[in-house]
Amino acid sequence: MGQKGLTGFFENFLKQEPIFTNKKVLQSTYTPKTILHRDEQIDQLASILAPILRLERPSNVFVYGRPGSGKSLTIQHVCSNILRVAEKNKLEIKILYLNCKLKGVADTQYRLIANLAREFGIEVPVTGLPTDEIYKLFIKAIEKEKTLLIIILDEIDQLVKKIGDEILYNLTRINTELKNTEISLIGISNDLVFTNSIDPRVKSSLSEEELIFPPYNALQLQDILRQRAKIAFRNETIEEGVIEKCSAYAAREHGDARRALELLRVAGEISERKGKTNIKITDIDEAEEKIDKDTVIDIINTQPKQFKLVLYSITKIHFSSTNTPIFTGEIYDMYKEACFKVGLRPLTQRRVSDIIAEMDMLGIITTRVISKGRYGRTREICLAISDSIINNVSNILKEGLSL
DNA sequence: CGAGATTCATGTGAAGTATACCTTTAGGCTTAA
DNA sequence: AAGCCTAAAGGTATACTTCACATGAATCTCGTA
Repeated sequence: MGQKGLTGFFENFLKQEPIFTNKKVLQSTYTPKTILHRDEQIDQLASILAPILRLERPSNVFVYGRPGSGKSLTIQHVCSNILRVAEKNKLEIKILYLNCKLKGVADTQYRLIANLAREFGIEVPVTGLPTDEIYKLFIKAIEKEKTLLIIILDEIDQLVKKIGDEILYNLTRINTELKNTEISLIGISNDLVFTNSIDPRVKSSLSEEELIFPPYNALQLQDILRQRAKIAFRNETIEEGVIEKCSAYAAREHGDARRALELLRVAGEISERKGKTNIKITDIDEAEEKIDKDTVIDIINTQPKQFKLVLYSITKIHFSSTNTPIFTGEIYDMYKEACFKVGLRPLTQRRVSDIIAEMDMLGIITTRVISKGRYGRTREICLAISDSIINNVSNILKEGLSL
């Protein structure tokens, strides 16, 4: 569109019937008034946490469920209700939420505690203090306020996989050092067999209560989508079958409601951008690709240069020899070459091996350690994203690294 | 022909190193009495 | 002399390196049928 057309474009945009009436409803931060198909879990969680209103420490809870099965939503729902009642009755109750997956935020013991302390308004240095000093600061902070405290640790499986279960031990033990305040922990895990890998002592004290969130099935997903679509979109915007398709796609991915909603939202955005007034089934495919691309790009943008170089090397190898599995050695050679081009000192193979493992954790690639017998042992690596996205990503990386 | 032994390429754990940052402390400088 | 600032000392977390050992099936070796 030329410069002249710009005003016209905006005019048109304004005239055009908007597809969304309330887009927020489809965003993951939105909490609906009623949560569908989670009554059982809500009741359970509520009765576990209810004692806090009598100023008794509730049991620690461990929550399992695949991503997008409504864990965070349910917990938030219950907690905000508790807080509302607490406020009305002037009860000193605090609830902290922390997502452990965020790199550089809460991915080590130090950083996690530092973050909790920050919630209490203490300035904590990024590094430099001994970890137990941080603990002391944190304990002092919560003791000062004399409250009941619930700490919600989202995705702790990721954290424990990375740095071990010592932190959980410390947290469960922290109550013994407190006089005024009492702490309850709610651990959220995507990994169903996660507790197998932690110290049994920690396990028993952390999972005094357990809550399991089964994945939504396609029908339940449809209900959820309809509920929200009703608010989010103008009437008659959605073509027949769109909701069904969204939920089918998401059901395929272990009933991930978050994904279903995102699909719907992005599909809406896409058709809005195209200047259409309704959402077609074909928009969903486009939306799926866009979401995949965006998540990968998001991940990439938050990672350091070396990480990007490694990923770039993988994509390059992927295109030079399509559909054959990739091995660590190849990647490292390509990576070294890339480093040379950029003028960066290459990391050791040891470290690159760890970076590749991180990528696996992030879901960009899938790896499998295999033995090729006489020809050694290595990781077999496949990119977990579609070719067109890889191509796109590869170009972005290329540009970002000025290769 | 089959049971071990060997081999390769790299996984993986532990310990060491470099860097960035923190607090404490001691010394030097300034300032005000 | 008291107060303030600065730089050095001593300490820590984190990202990375170095070292050393572990892995596990294809291949080799060699004794036996």
